[in-house]
Amino acid sequence: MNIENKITENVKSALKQLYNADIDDKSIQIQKTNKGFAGDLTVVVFPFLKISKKNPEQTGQEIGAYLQETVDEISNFNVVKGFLNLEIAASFWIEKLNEIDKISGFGFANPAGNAPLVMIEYSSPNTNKPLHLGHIRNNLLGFSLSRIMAANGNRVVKTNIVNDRGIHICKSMLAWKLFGNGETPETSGLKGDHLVGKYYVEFDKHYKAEISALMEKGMSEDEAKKSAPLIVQAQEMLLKWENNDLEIRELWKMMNAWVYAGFAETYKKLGVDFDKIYYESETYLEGKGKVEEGLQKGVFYRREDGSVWADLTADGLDEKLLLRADGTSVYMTQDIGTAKLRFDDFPIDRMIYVVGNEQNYHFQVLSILLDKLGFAWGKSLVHFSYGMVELPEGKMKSREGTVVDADDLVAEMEQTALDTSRELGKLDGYTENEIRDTTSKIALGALKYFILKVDPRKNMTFNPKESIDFNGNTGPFIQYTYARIQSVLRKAAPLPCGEGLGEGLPLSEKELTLIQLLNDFPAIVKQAGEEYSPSVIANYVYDLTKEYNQFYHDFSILKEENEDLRAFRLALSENVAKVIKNALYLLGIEVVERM
RNA sequence: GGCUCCGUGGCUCAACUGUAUAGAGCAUCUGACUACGGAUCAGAAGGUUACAGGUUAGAAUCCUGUCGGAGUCACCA
Repeated sequence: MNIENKITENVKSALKQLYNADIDDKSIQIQKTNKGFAGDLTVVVFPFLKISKKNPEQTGQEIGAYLQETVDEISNFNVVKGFLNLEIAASFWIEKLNEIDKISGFGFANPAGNAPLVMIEYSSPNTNKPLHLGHIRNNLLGFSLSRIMAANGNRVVKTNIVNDRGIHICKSMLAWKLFGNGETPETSGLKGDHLVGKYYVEFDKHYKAEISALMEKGMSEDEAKKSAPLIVQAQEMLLKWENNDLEIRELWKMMNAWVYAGFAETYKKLGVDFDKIYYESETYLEGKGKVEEGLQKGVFYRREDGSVWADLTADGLDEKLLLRADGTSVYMTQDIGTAKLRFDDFPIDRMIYVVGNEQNYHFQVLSILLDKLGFAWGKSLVHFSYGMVELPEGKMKSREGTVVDADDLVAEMEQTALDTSRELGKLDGYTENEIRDTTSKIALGALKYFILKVDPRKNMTFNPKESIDFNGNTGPFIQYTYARIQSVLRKAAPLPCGEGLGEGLPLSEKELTLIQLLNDFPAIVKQAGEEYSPSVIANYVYDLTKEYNQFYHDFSILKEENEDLRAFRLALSENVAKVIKNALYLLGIEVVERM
């Protein structure tokens, strides 16, 4: 039993003994004692006043006295206003550290063969343009979430649904055919996804010109948009694609292959990966069967024109189209199809979709539809909905060229990290490759931490001009602290054996606070899993790091003459480093040994 | 307009299963390097948590309304 539960039990018996009354667990609140007050844990006494019929001070004193008597770990207590602050004996925390010291995977649940299988879909790019800042947030959140779910004892399957077909890719293909002169990634020196993206922009440029030309001739805007030769050709191309036209399919394969090579590079850079990739070209027809099935079950209905609809008015929503009159599928149909394939492939217990919050409504509908179609996990599917990344001027707009490209951003940050490192002379004596490797990890650490520390649900602002700080509440700050601990540990080698560290030593408040923070880690991991929020981990590891830095500056470790104390502080540092490493792992951030 | 989400010092963010003096970082100002690693630390200044009511012993947090911002309400994906 952990200390909080023990106290809760004893508060209950205190109330029974002192006031002959029972109370529900919810009314017993135990929290960490705020800074500035003596004590480690605090019991809020207000809920007990009705029972005790005494003032808060008196009630607190009586319960405190009882607890001190019955709970060995409580060494002292005080009451301030309605708060009963309990001091936990140093020996208790020291023992905790000794326990933590023995567990290398501290904070991570042991994986079990029959653990729930969680599938996480993230990334899900279109193949007509390179990844941008918004995708970065998606990828980082999805990947981190997969590690957090695994750390909570789930079996995790990371998946990606690539939107590789549709009018958008036809636009790029057409523009390449018309204006490309056979340009390839090799001849142009462009990364494949950037090359294809270039022609997507090219299409748009010429298309716009055609529209304004038509409008000058007196055509309405709507009409011009529909009848511009380029869009007509693109639609013809899509039709040919759907009819398996050999030439179009070959072109499509070639250009998609360029894009995949480009994406692979970006994914590798970001450190994210997938266990199973689905392609929409292979799944988009799947949903029709399910819709037919739903039609037979009477879950859906067919209109006179032949289109198929779901009536969700009973659920407080509207009617939703599932198949067009011509029998072709829409977005929703495809998602149903993909769900079917996935369910055939894996015994999914829980499905998590990492998709932006502009699709909140879509997933609300999808959840209901899947449930109606009999998917066990339909109702409980999680739409991990995250906010948009905005620029100081507002939204990113591709038309205005304000989209922050993922590859550019990473490259810029790597350059900044490299420059900073050179300036500080930190990596002198390292080879060029080692320096690039390390500064790359620092740059990625900065980017990942910057994005993951924000509550996923909220929109966030990214200022590209100021780029990202390497000081303060940042990834590099945490990586730096880790690297410095490693340096201390190297110098202290050989490290003392960990048995019975710190026993009987007069430890300071800071040291005890650190142990308490370490002790919190498993609960933090659990919370992050329950709330689907990597930011919980990020904010925790920052607190821990900041606390350690203060400790580090207040005490000398290697120069400490009391050998037991020295050994204790080394062990404490070692465990802080361990937890930092484990926490950063959950965020997908690598530690560096030297920076 | 309907529905959903958001509004915290100059800026970026915490705290949102109610609870003590609303925490950090950046920027500004003042200090600390013969360094167990200064990508650090200590300190100052900066807030009636958009506004108005309500519930409560107690509200940034819950409820109602107002204002402001974002998203969505496609036979697009």
